[in-house]
Amino acid sequence: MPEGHTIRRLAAALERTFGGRVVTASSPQGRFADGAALLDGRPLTRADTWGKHLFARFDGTRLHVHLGLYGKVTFGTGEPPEPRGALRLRLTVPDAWADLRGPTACEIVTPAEVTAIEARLGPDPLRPRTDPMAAFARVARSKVALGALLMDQSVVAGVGNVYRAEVLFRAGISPFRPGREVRADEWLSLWQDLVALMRAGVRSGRIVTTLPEDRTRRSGRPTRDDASYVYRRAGLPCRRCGAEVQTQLMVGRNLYWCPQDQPR
DNA sequence: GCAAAATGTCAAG
DNA sequence: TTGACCTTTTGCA
Repeated sequence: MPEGHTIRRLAAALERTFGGRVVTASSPQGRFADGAALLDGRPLTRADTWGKHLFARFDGTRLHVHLGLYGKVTFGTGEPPEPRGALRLRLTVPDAWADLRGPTACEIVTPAEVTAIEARLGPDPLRPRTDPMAAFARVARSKVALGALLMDQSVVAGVGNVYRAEVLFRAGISPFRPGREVRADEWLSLWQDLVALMRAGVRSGRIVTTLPEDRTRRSGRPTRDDASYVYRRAGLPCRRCGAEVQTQLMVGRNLYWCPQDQPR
């Protein structure tokens, strides 16, 4: 279950495992049989990401993958196991393999289609040389709530439900504040925090947004329960102030916030 | 054993 | 705004 950091990490793993190597591609499930046939026998040349989208190149052939809510890639070494269940795409080299299951998108695309997908995405905090103020231009003239804007991939690409809730908590900003009431300096520090959090997510492979002093266990690896301030903590006391963490649907997803630390 | 939820997006109305 | 889609995991009987 992926936000942008998962995709970035996936791209790195694909390059590490298959980069420059001729792969065997198959779709045991059958739903991507034609596409797999086009990839089969080509080397993976590079894997790029923008937000939650992955673009892998096999020579000139481009594969677009979006994991959606359930999609997952499993890597392994040695002989791949007998395919089980709905296996959309399997890539193998003599000593390694990767299995893709449950993606929203897994398709062969043209360069023009890649451009079209990227054109509707906002700046991605994980990409180098991004301009946060381009996103702020959208935010600053919108009356939509900041909690909704952060989930809009055409405003910021790669942020999902966890980072939305957590970055707003860390900034002490209410998710309900309209975009046009967000100051430029507030947006800039929110963006910088997103960059730091998401980079840490790429490194560790998980989303950890809490500072050690706000964890129950202050040293060592944070537990699953210690990893976030408000996400999925509805009804529990806020780690900072003890107020009850609130939840409600926003943009069709469960939003979490602290009414005390993030006043309206 | 089964329902519900899950880090997401799109199209229909 | 709602439902459909896709799969796995979790929590309850």
